[in-house]
Amino acid sequence: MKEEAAERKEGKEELEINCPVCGENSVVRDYKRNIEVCDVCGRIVKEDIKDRGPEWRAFDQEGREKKSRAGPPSTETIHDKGLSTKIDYKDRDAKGNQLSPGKRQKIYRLRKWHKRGKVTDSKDRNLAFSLSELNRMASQLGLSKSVQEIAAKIYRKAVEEGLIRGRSMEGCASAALYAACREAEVPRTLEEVAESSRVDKKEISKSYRFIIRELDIHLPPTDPVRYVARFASELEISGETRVKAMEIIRKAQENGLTSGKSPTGTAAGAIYIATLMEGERRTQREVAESAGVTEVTVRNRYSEIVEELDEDIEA
DNA sequence: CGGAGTAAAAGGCACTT
DNA sequence: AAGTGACTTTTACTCCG
Repeated sequence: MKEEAAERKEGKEELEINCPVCGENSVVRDYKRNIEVCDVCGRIVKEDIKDRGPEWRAFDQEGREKKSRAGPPSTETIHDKGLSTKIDYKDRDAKGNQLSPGKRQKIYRLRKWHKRGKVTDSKDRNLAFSLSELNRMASQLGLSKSVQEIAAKIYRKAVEEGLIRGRSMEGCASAALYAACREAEVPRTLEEVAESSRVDKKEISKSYRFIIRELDIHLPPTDPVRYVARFASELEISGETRVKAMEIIRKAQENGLTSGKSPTGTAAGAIYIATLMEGERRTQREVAESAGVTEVTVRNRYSEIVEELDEDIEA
């Protein structure tokens, strides 16, 4: 337990406020190889690669099973926060010695009932279900544990405040995850979240709005720069071009071209321009598709930016 | 085909009753 | 909770090289 917490803490380095492109504040946010984002004025803001765990993939579908097997895969996002006493699986005593077979039997029984005792009331069951759902979605979206943690925290809070009454648990779980992505600046669009959820977009956004309002969570609009890495990698675009795209976005922001516009659209437009400038051309169609917007939107952002900044962005 | 552009429909958001 | 209005994005289509 204790080691876990310490480990997590150390894997998570410094998440001071953003430095779009080699801005100022070092934003080294590196969770144990899993997700690496923007370093000390250095290079690209790179995003997570899929969670490499065959563990949870294995038990996707069975929605109710997992209550009875609360052990291995999730470290901390467990309904009781993993804070309740837990009898671990190592079959060792406090000094780390192997237990005798007889003792093991005993411990086994203890574990069994211990677990059973934990998930009794409905609140906990609610949490257990939702958190495993959260887990499922998060890994499907290639999100790091830490995002999942945040999502779990939000969800838990929502439960405490009784905000999910009369609302679908899955919708709220999805909403919490979406919020967590934004909080962690590892954005996923509502569509993307919706795809991994069993609930539709509308439901999620309703729950989302409700939850953030009630919990008084204030999330600034997503920074388009945060999308660059992901979209660009889908388009197989070089690092230089990515950096270029981020610069363009920053300039566009300085000139007030981005407020009120969808961040994905802005990112798409900037990426398109960057590919032209760096001779790595992609069609509007391709860019639009990777960003999940239409070509028209790409064009609009593109022409807006070019018009306003054209000679400003050479070199 | 890729790009530029446009009008009209649709969607999302902030405010209002 | 539905209505309104300003605004962005999408849909669907045309025209150009």
